[in-house]
Amino acid sequence: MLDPDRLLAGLNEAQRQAVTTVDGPVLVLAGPGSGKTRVLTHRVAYIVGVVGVPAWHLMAVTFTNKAAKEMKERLGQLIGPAALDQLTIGTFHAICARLLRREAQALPFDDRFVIFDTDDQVKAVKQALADLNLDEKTYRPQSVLGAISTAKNELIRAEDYQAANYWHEVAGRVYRRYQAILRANNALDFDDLLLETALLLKEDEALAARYRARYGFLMVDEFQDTNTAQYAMLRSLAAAELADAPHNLCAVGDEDQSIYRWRGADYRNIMRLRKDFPGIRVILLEQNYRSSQTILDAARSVIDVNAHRTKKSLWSELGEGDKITVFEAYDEQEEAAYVVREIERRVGAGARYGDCAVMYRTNAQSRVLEDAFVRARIPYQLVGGTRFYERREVRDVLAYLRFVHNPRDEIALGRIINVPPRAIGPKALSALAARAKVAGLSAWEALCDLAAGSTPDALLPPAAQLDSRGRTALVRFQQLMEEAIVGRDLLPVDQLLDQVLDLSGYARWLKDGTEEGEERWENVQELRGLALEYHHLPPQEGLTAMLEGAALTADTDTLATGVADRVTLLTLHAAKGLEYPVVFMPGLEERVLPHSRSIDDPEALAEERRLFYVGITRAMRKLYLVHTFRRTLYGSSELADPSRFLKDLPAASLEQRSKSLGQVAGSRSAAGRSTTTTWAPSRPVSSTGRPSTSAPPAAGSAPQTRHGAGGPRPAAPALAAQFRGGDRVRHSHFGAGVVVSSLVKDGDEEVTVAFVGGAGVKKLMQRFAKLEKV
DNA sequence: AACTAGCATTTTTTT
DNA sequence: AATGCTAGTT
Repeated sequence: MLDPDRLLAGLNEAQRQAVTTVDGPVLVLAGPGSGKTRVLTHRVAYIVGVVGVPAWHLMAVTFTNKAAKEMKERLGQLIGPAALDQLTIGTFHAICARLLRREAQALPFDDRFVIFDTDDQVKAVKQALADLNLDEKTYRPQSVLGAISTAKNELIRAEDYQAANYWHEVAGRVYRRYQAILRANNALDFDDLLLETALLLKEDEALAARYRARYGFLMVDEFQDTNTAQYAMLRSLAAAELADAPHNLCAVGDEDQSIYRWRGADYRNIMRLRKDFPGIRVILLEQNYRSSQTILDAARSVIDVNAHRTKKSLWSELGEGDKITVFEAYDEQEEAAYVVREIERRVGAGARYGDCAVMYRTNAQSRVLEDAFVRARIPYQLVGGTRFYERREVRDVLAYLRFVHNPRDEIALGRIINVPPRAIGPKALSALAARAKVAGLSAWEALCDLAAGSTPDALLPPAAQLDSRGRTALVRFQQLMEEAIVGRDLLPVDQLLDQVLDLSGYARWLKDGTEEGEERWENVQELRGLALEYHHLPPQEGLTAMLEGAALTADTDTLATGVADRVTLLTLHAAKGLEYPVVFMPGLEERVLPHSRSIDDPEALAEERRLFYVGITRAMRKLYLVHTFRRTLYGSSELADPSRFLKDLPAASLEQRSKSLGQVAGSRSAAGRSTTTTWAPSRPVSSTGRPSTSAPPAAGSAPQTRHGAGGPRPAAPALAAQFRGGDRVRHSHFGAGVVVSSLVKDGDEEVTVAFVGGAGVKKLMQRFAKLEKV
């Protein structure tokens, strides 16, 4: 038993309410940094340790493995390892997978089902399209998959799929075919895990009653990220329909941090919850324990633009704090250099690398940053990026294991049958497929049949006949896999992996002596290291557990916090739930944040804003918002507009760190790159449109001009007239009297201009000409 | 069957 | 920019 006073000590009133209100449903609206995880863990501890409910009655659901892990760690300290072991804590997907395996006898797949990831899904859709003779250009696998996923998230089965138009009518056909392929492969995709669980609980009342009896207390983290399927599942478990049920559901969430709309999340589930559980207690957590008031003010004025939300007023006792720095760099290289410079400066002043994080919209942005960190020898850790489990060699090896585990997995088979090259080409494969079809066998069964030689070729249609070379190659493959499958029931996973690598020749093939081969082999070794963790389990179980872990684990989960003193580089999505004293957000430009794909959809745009909000609220003490003048996107470099979100920041919270025009910027390279500036609209502008004398392209100078694209040289007065208040001008100083500037007009053209004055004009112009060639 | 070059396409976020 | 895909070559 826990001492309630000690448990509740240090919690504020609202938190205390959230922890101790254990009879009936509770909705906790928790602003960023308001101690949400603390509330969740203490609530569990309270229910178990103070109320005295057996731990196995509790289920705590999270979205990420990371969150689940963190909760476990914190709970271990509160309630001890014994009680912790009895709790059900995990991600939606993991909990569903476990439930479905247990209840598989009631379902159209068996408990050895595999989980198809995105790549497998694409392959299955392509297969479905091929089966239906559909063109991949008109019905792009990604799009069709998107439609299928949306349907599944809305709990719509293939047979219930309603088509709104012809394209969707076809998509529906693909959906049905795709589902048939999954069934044949004994596979479920991510969405199936949720859909099957939700529908099972909805349709099998006896089963649902069983689970309700088992899990009397439900806790859900990040509730705003639930989709329809997840919501339905929770609704069944919490017995929304049964008036006399205890409804001990505790949902914790924040609609302002809903950033997974694209995968079906619907923050309106918060409203739904209030409707479905009329007596629900709503508790607001508004005190922030993380950030300075300046940061909170900025966050608030950004998020208040979004409509349809419960406005929260975040406040903090941590004081005003530093201003937010907004900086405009020339391009992404300079942006990265700036981040590096500031980090070095802060570290020089006593900060730790580990205090700093760089948060960006897309993983693609990490490269330039990484380069800069490497060059500056700043230790960093990258979260996400090319995910470990997505590397080709890792997927190949996993495919071998998957196939050994479940020979019906034809996606895995397709992946490995000719890797390493075994002279099994398209011809042999189509013949094999034909043989399977004729005999009504799976591909693997057809292979076995072929190896046994029980069906004479003469009896088969021509498409299914094999020449001796193809036959030999296929039979050889069948034999080696047969041998590997024998090992499945005898060897622990790590040894099974060794055996498969050896038998298949994959290890030998991969180690081809090149540097790349070496790197890939290292990844395989890392996978082997993971397999070792399942060594203690009985062979079958170990293999299942390992494959499930591989399917349901993202690299974000491997984020080592506080392990080493390193700067963390991560996407805004990955940053949710984290906090750092110093946060940099680069790429605050239109088409990056908000992302180009969200710009013309108001709902998507609102989500981009929430993403920005999430980024801001990660910062404890210092926030840097960085944008560039020019950015390379999708391979082409274009002028960038500052993100519209920057306009919503309160001026009083900001500190502009771009040099004003006329100041000499430290040019650090031959290219003369330095800072950019914004002409304040308030700057006096003469009636001709020319800036007044205080403005630089100025006084007594004889402007020499040059258009970026080699266009005509406007005459000096004409050019000067092009400068207007509000124009963004970037400039560098190369020496006495010469200012090289870049000027944007109408946001679509960068004009490079040289203003020359004073002595040594000729010499300087030569130098300028040379620079222009670079 | 395996390899190559040239082509096109495509780029968000994650379980 | 980087990747995947197709078609053509060895």
